[in-house]
Amino acid sequence: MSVGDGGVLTARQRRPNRRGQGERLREDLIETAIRMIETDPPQPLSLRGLARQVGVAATSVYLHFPDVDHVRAAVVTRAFGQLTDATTRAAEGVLDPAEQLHSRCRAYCRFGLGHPNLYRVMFHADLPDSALAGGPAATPGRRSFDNLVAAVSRCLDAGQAPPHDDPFRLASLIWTAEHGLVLARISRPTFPWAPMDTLINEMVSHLMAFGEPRPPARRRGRLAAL
Amino acid sequence: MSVGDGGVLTARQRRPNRRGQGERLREDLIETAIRMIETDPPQPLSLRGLARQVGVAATSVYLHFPDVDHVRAAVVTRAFGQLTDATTRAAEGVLDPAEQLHSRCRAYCRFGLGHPNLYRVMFHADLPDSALAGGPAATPGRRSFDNLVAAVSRCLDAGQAPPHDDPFRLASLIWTAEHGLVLARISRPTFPWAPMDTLINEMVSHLMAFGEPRPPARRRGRLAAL
DNA sequence: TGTACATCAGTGAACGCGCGTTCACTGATGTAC
DNA sequence: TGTACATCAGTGAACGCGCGTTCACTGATGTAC
Repeated sequence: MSVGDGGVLTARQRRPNRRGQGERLREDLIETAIRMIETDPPQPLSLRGLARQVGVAATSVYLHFPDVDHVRAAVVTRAFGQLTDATTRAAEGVLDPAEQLHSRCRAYCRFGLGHPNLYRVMFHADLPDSALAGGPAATPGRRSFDNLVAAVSRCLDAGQAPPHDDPFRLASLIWTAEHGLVLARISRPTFPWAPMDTLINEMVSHLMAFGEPRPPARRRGRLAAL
Repeated sequence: MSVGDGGVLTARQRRPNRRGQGERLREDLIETAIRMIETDPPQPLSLRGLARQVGVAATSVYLHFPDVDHVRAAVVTRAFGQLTDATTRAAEGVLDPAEQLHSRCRAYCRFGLGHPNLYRVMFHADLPDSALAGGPAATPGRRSFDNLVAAVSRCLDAGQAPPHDDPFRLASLIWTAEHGLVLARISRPTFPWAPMDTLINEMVSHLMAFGEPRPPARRRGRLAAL
């Protein structure tokens, strides 16, 4: 690997970025912070520890972040971007709305279980308001949730589930349930869990009431196949 | 209040316990630790901070705990005791199994939301194995969960819900769902949540499939009342 | 074509703080003789 | 009834550590003249 062309260097071999490339350090800091959080056991993510890991003086962090909390916020923002990408990819090409919803939820849980420490930080961190992009309603993860609401609505619109008076509330239920599935599994790894996909499928079908007779009464009184 | 008879003293006015009453400090430490965790914003629960709050030298903590993690473990054990008590009380005197299950779940969530920081510690803390009472299967909160399994089974046995191939798995689903409801509400307080009881009721009824026709076919094809 | 200067990307020493942990110590209170 | 002693319940000073933050500094690189 050549040196000085922006190639990845391991910590301590680092040299200053080229003029105009100062933002690369910002990237390095965020990426390294994520890696440190993912580490097991998780390191507490201190400013000094982060700088050390990146191979840079502690003070250099201040060139890009006013605060270690702002690093954390950048990490969380990026992590939610990745989560949204993962669920979106899982939905791509799945035409059946119910199947798509299942696929989305499985991807969500897979992401959480695949990045357990990161997932915890995403929801645990008390982030400074100033550090979060968007207005007051734009809490991190809101975009991901909006996608879920849309997926739920498509199921309802397609008549695959009985009508519901509030798709937003229904989506909240599904989200909190998958959230709980992920977090419980993370914090109780020795519990005799049923396979994740079994739980997700059962949870989603029951909350959506897939397979329940639909009041429009075209075909009532039968346990649907699905 | 008289002094020297074991009455509660505020920090810094503390004086040594009577001979034979050394265990009282242990109690004080646990209770104070819980109070400190409940504080908003939560204090990180350091050994020195705890000792300061109790009004005792830092070294005195070592008289009862080998480690600050063992204090945390004692806190978690106690907290799960309180949670179990709360759900048990909620179930007392409620004869209808379905209603009792709802009542239990509401109490569970009320406890979580009422002690948000403590609830997080109960499930977040990476506790030293040595600090936890009971065998390997006796993770904290297991008793509480066993009660839930029993409550679910009673509903099934009473025929209030369609038969299920694995009540344990069904209880896992309900537990993780209520767990998620609590944690999501704690970490996203500005989200436009529906009322807690609405969500719990909907979640429990759907997961249990209360109101779905029961295969035993005594009365099928009707949307039950409930 | 040379050179002075501004800018960029980062450094390094120093500070005060709270932390966990160690060690030897203290002062009150029971109890054996 | 007195007294020496053991025990109990805790203390206080000291240590080294990693932390966040400050401050003045550096060395390479582009650019205006």
